[in-house]
Amino acid sequence: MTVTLSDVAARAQVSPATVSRVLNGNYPVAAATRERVLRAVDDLDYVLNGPASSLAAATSDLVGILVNDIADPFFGIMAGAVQSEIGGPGGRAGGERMAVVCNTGGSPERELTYLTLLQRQRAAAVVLTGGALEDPAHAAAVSAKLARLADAGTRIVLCGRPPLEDSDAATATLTFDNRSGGRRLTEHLLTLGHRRIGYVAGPMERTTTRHRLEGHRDALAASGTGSAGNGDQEELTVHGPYTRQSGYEATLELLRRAPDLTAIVAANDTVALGASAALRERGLRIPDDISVAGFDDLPFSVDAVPALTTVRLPLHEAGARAGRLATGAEAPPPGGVATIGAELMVRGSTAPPCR
Amino acid sequence: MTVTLSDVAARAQVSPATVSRVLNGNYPVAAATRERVLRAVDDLDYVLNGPASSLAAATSDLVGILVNDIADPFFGIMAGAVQSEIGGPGGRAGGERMAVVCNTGGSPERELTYLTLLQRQRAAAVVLTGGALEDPAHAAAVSAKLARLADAGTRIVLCGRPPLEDSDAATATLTFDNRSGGRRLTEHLLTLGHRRIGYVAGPMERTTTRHRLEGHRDALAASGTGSAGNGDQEELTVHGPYTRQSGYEATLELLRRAPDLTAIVAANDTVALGASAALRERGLRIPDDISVAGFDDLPFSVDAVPALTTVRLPLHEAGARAGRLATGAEAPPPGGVATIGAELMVRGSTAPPCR
DNA sequence: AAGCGGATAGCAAGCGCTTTCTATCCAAGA
DNA sequence: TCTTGGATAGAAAGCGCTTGCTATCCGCTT
Repeated sequence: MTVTLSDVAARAQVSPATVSRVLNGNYPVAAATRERVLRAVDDLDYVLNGPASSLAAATSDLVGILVNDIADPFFGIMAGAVQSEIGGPGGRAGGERMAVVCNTGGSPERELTYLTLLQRQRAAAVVLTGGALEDPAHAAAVSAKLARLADAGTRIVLCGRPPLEDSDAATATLTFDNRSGGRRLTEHLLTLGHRRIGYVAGPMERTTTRHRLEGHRDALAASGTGSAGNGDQEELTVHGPYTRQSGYEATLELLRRAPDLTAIVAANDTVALGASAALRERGLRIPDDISVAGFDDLPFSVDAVPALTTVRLPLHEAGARAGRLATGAEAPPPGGVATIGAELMVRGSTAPPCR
Repeated sequence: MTVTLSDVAARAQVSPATVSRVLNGNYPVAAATRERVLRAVDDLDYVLNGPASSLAAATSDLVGILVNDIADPFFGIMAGAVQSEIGGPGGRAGGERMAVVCNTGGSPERELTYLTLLQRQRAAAVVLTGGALEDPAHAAAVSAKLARLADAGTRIVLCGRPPLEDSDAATATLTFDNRSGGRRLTEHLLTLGHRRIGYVAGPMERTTTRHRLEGHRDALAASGTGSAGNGDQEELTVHGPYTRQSGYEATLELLRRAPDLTAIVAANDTVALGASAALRERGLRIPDDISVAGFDDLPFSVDAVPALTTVRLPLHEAGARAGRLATGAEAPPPGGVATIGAELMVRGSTAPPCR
């Protein structure tokens, strides 16, 4: 019922071995023979049995991409870029690799389960995107799992998260410079004259959250604003998930705590959108009454009104590079770690305070 | 070097068959034996060999999801919803299925290539999302491919595209009512008093594009606006890809052709954002000088300023249902086709014309 | 007491492909 | 003319798992 290699072989009057070699193309086969085989493949509408190949060859052409939330363009852009570079049908290489996008939803267990599933599939590579959870136990579990994957020949690439602690594994890491991005953003606000700045942070225990927040506080501290007569920094920080709603609610909370804020920095652009909505609803004009800034520079940020001041992360470039690293098309950076810069994008949502 | 089933069997002092049965859980195994086996699995850190299982069992637990652009939330939301329902680690079922998200980039060849790749992997199901290309040759090729997949036991689900012509295959289809959504949107504008309405359409030859445009023209025709003294409808329609930039450029073009437009309808929200940017740049206020409307109701639309009037498509619900259909968790709709309604969301970007 | 049948477990035959090792063939060198 | 070796093609041994069929063990029935 299903056509197999031997069927093709029979029709082309060659051995199965030859058909396999024609299909894999890494062994000399006479042109005439190849022709005959290809014609037979075509005639019979033959499709290779992937599992059988993978079993026999002990490798697969699946590349796993772990993301927190595929519906979030932050991850969608990276995932798309990875996929475009791994040599699948969409890629330049025109290979046959397929991307398996795994949605962890930010859950540590799912992250591990997916890693196991990918190990089970003998994935050719695994790309972990986005910030990592800072729980030591979980970090250790992930490291262990990755080490085992690497042992089995799976390439590991981290994209947008800090390098592994025990980076003994041959892991390539592309890390975003969230801290200096955060610092520069807040410096920009300080330069404009803001002194009372609210911060809507991401969820606790995420590296991304912490680094951005640290950058923010570094800037405040450096300017002497952090400590002196500025109330408690903790007081001006509210944590929540990376969602619009969180930005909305956190902003209302901040306004309650400190009605005299002249600026609000959000953990990312999505959160900033929610924050803006809340401010607008409160009758505050942006940036006249209060400035707002985001992070990531997602595509919609430039279309916000006023356009959102934010920190641009080259998500597409990073994803593409991660894809190349995953396939070995690009050599890993020296030391295994490359830091990807963040660029401040000053737009209409920030202006000098007027009070 | 790698642990196999027999290693586990040896350690648990049972036969490989028994280990397999414990792991697959569809055969009676005495509790004590099961215990012993599971302990051995744990001790040895055993991970099943996916390709080997798939080969022996002639099935896999991969579910393919074809999308035009994973970086676009329209597809991201659907893909995420599908994945959450197929019983992978993220799903309620907690099964072991994995989603393979395939980015076609809208290219017909890639669509076919991915379908072949999924066939090769013996995918358990394939979900095709978004509008289809209207090229008869390509449609036939896809149909043929799907028929072959279905033959091989792969479930086929179409989500957000019209049913197949020759729907002999056991294909479940969830189709969006783009036409009536488009009609209602334009009726809304007509009711407000608009008569000169520009339309920024999607790419030619896409079902989505055509249906939305037809809805628009139906509404115009029904009101008598389409023909009488309203210039050529063609004149007021510009096609382009579903991107912000396209919306921007098409809007400038429309303004050039007909400076007296009082409203612009965009093919989707992303395009509407670009259109708004162009209008704003031209010094036109929304909705005072000109109304703007989109389609899809993507998350950012409510945060546009003014909030975007649009047509809401229940992307998440549709994706979730598609996921359930893909796993057989839900029975296919009668006739194999279910139409999913579109809801008009009137917001701030549309108002009566003032000229 | 002999017979039966349900509940478990094992045997062994593949699943369809890759790949090592061998066998052939033929042109060119000695 | 005989040898030598590069270029191709084939034989066959798995890869690690699933599963139909068979074997065994017991507690009961008759």
